[in-house]
Amino acid sequence: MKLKSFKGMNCSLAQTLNIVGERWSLLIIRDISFGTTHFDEIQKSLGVARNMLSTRLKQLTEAGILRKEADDAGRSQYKLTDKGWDLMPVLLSMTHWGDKHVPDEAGDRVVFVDQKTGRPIQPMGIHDADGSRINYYDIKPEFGPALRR
Amino acid sequence: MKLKSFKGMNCSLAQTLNIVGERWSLLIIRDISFGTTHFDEIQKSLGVARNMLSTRLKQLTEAGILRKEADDAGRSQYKLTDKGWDLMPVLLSMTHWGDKHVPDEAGDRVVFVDQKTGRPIQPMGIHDADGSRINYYDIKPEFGPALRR
DNA sequence: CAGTATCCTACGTGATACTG
DNA sequence: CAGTATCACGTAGGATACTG
Repeated sequence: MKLKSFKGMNCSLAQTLNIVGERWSLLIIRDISFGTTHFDEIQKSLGVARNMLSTRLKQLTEAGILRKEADDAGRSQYKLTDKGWDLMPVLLSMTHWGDKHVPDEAGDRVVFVDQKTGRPIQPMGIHDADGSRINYYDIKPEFGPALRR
Repeated sequence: MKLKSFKGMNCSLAQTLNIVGERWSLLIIRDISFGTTHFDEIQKSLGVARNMLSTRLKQLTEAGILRKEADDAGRSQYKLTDKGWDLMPVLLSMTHWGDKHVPDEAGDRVVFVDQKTGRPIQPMGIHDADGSRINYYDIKPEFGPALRR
């Protein structure tokens, strides 16, 4: 009676959830994207159990999202691969949603800014082929070849 | 030895995960956004256990993401609230990531298109305050008031 | 059709001690 | 510091039957 894997679901969302859908995965990825790259650092930062962290790091490395390497001092550290950095839109979308819908009375928590200008980036949103921002009710799903049989 | 809640974490990402981080939640939300709004429809579509679906629907409704109402025939159905629709960027980001990194040999699965033009939307990405697309290495996090103490 | 009600299991998670 | 090794636990998740 194993957990049902989403692998057979032929749905990109399910595939993604299958890889980064565990409770801690995205938080670990966020920490590493912030430069918290050592085991103990991450462990303290998140308060996650050591064995869980170990398991997740291994799994994410196998999935090609993280890369394990030695830092200048010879200590192990984890870095995001390009595949891992590609998750930034996911992290940012969730962060923006939390900012808006589960705010802190004290104000913003983390703001992502453009390094050049220092101005905050736009909240994550949908853009049409020309780059104009559009609304969720302006789009519709269409089934591609993989779903037409 | 309960599961550690992310509530105290003062992190928007954790807050979001606390609400939609369960394995099935985002898949249920996607189904409903596609117009699969009845209990049995969702259940068959996802193959999720009925009691799990029941629990999740209740939880998401309480969280203000879903709204339960009767359709024209008097049957119960679930709809996304505005708060729920605000999760579209999350769903789309994950879907696009899956498209790219866990592709199907048969080609695309679901493509989201602009209703007006029929052209696919842009893959979800980061945009600066002017609306220009920028890269993940062009941004940096800054700590807001809620984290400065 | 839209759930509830049971019963069951294994996985995700946690605490802590230990090792090179 | 970077894990591994145990041991324990609860809950998410699953199968199925039942009800209005």
